[in-house]
Amino acid sequence: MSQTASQAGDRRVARSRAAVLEAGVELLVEGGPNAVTVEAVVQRSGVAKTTIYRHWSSRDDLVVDVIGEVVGSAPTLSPDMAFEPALRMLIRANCERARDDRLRRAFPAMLLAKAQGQPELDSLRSQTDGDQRALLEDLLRRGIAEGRLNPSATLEDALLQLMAPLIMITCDFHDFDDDVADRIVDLFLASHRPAG
Amino acid sequence: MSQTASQAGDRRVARSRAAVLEAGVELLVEGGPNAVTVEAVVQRSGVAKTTIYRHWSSRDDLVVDVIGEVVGSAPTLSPDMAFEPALRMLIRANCERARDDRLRRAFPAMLLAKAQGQPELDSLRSQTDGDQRALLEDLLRRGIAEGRLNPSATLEDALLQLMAPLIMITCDFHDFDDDVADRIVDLFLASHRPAG
DNA sequence: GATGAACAGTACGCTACAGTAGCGTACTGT
DNA sequence: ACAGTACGCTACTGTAGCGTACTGTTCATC
Repeated sequence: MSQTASQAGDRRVARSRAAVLEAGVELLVEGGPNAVTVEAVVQRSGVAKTTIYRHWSSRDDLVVDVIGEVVGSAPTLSPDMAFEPALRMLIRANCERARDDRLRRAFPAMLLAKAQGQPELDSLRSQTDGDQRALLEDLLRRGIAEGRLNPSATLEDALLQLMAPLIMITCDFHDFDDDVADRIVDLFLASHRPAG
Repeated sequence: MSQTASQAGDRRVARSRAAVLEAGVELLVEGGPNAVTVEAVVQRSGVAKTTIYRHWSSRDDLVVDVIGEVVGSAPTLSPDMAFEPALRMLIRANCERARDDRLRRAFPAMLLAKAQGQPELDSLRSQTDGDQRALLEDLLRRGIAEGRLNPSATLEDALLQLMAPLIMITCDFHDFDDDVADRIVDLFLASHRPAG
């Protein structure tokens, strides 16, 4: 959300931005969104306050970018794989991601932002969310086409059985085994085994 | 967390506590945990600040009680019911609870508290969490004994397939149908249908 | 080498909020 | 009726944090 960019490639700009975001992420992970104060970022990053306000219009603006830095982009999958390996790979990747401490710390902040209707963060969330949903829909079709899934399987089922466990893992309510990803897929497949 | 209670039942005490907690819950729901400031509670409840500090030792102490007020107690089930109706009733009750806006708003606050290691709130959460887990274990045993569940079904499976969807609903990521509770149970039963 | 942008550092004003002290009033249980 | 205490009110201190102004320095580019 840089506001002025007259000189396209000034290495100092990139360096300042990176230092600020890195410090912001550290503070977010250590102490939650409230810990990401401008002055704490100043101290940790060594970047001056005035410089921060040259790149971000307000603290909220900065926090949005910090969380965006953590959330990053969700896993994708290559379109030429068969249904089951693709599904396993997707859930495994998402599981690994859900175990990342940085994401775990940022998650409540995102929920809060959503609940309080902060549009920037919510759009970020809903975008990656929509991406994952599209992936699942595609996978469902392929699974049904390959005869590995009962045609009655719906997107809602996939959300309940595949995405919900990932959210639970992100929330860190329980120490699941390392092979939980495969277990999630096994249970999903068992629910939707084709008749006959 | 009242500190003095020489006179067991003074109506004034109960009234003040109730007014403060009610205002606190409203503020929590409207604006998240940060909105629960002592002065906002003073304005909304009409209770004087000094009175609040007579009952709670600090703002954090108050916020813990406010969240506890929202979280309340989780659903239980009568021990004389058969497996499947009991399971359906439990999940239905938890679904209804997960749709409550008050809980939805308090949920990120609880996650935050857990992530930042606030012991009071986390113990509150882990207690209700443990209760639910014990219920599930009991239900699993009954389901297996009644021949409705494959004996290979584990508590982890139940957490992944029954609790995770409830958490997802609480997080409000998707508008599920009203009959989602039964769908959750159906999918779980389909996964663990006994062989033969 | 000169110009302008990005930068560090400091100081400052402002607001919101936590928490305390003292005093007088109104209520409660006995 | 009366002692005890819960309460409301006002005023106050102290602090954390946001955002800005100002000064001087370093860097990139022409």
